[in-house]
Amino acid sequence: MPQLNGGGGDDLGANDELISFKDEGEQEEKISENVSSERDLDEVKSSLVNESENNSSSSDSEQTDWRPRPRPELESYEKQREYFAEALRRQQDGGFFKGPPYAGYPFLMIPDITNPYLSNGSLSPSTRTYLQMKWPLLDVPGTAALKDSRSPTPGHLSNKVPVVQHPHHVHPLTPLITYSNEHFSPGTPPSHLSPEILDPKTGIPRTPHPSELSPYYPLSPGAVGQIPHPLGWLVPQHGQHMYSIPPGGFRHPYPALAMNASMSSLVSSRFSPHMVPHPSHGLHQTGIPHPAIVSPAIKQEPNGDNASNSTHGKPSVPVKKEEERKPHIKKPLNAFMLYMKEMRAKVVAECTLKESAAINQILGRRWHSLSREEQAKYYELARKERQLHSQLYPGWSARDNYGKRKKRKRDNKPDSPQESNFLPQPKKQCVPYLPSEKMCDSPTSSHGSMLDSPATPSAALASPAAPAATHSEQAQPLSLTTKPEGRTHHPHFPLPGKASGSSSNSSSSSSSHPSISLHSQSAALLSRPIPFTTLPPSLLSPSSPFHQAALHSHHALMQTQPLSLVTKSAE
DNA sequence: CCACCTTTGAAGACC
DNA sequence: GGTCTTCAAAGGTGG
Repeated sequence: MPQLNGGGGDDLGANDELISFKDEGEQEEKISENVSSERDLDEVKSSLVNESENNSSSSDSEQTDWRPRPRPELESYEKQREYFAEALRRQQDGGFFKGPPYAGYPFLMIPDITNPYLSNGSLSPSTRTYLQMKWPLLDVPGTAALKDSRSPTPGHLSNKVPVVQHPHHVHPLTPLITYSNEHFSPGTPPSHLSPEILDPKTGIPRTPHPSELSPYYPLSPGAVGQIPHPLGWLVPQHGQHMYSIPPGGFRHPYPALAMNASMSSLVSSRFSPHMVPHPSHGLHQTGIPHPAIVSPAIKQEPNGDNASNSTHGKPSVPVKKEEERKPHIKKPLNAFMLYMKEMRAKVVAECTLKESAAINQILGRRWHSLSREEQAKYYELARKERQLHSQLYPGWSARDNYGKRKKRKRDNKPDSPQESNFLPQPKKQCVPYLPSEKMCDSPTSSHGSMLDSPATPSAALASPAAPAATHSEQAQPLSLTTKPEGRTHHPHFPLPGKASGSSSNSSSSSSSHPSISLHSQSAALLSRPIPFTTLPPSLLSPSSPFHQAALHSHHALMQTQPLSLVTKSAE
């Protein structure tokens, strides 16, 4: 828990997270190149895709928030967003950001009421809402960003002022918000969050507990008594459904939680609209928007066994008891999962693909196409998430969830190994969608790579940080189509939280398995970062995501040759 | 109705 | 210590 304590905010405000913001030039560069590259893609796209709404966005994927539009509910959401923006604006004017210790930190995370770890059928995907206070100098066209946020900030951060940002300027990376640990740093609860510690009902200020590092996860029943939740008032009462909606509708009881434009857009981009605390749902009885407030016991696992227990006349008491005793605490999301969660909506919106499997393939490719900074952010985010999780559920182990899912597909290996050599035979043809655009490089089609170049070559060249995504991406398709030996676990990125050095140059040796050596290694070269240890020390902070980013970069360098060998599925 | 698919990463289990 | 297995999200699909 290094960063959890560590002054809380310190850690979060640490270099790693700021790096992506420090380099304005790079940002702009990226943006511009993205725009240009995407224009080209748009042309292709527009000619191939009928989904006009996609290209209409001019695919400034880097800047526009690409929330799915056609959805009616967004209308109200947009309104809400504006409301949030306005609210925040007021607060900012009112010293909302008055000298928070971490004022320099660009991100704010809204402790979004929900607990992602307590499995709940009704739990919306976005159990957490991260707020990012975008700095004007980043990707915001300046003026607009600066207009009404002149909140006092440390001198060194004078130009980095949280601003009410127009949704359209939200960077896709906005979801890479950090945890707001620092926001609840012991002793000095940020003024802007102070309202959060007020009892919504009584208005009585609550004293944040020092350990309130994880305001985002309602504690399990057992843990509730152990660790005062910063949003304890949000913690579900037993049997209380999280989605109970007060007649009054959304009242936005937490001014402090008001989202500014970027926040809300972040939410929208990171999560599908329905995930956003919607005025019409996700409200606690107190009027608190809390989509995730749910008794952990309500649903402890996806399995249907208990699905009927509470609903049916069946004596749910004993079962319930059991559930309460052992709520299903989900695993913390890893970096990729976080990324997926965020990007899925976008991909879905831009593609006509709907199957998650296909989407995930695309996401997987895009994941590799991310710049190291971008990935690093997710790694960092995931790392913090794990830490939070561990703090919330000290006794929890991943093993606890073993057996929760009846998955046993591992045994599918024995079947028809020979045909897999050529075509994995995607169950579903995504062909029609394929040409739609880069993002929709149909995972099932090998030629999807043509269009798949999120990051233009120039990007890779221009920015050292850009991991030749293009190359890797284009090399990917085959690996996607092939269904390699079940799982090729390439030790690639050192775990952010772990000793990064452990895996350095172990990647090649790791995949020593003869049967998978070709595929694994080539695939690793293609899609996985290669440990890179010859970077400037500044970038090689063991725990720093940039260390991995560096690896990734190196990996990019390694991908200079088109590797078609990936096609071979080791079997 | 529910497992499967598909992705990467993390962690536990196993050897 | 290395490898393997399971689970995390998600939503269409097929049995």
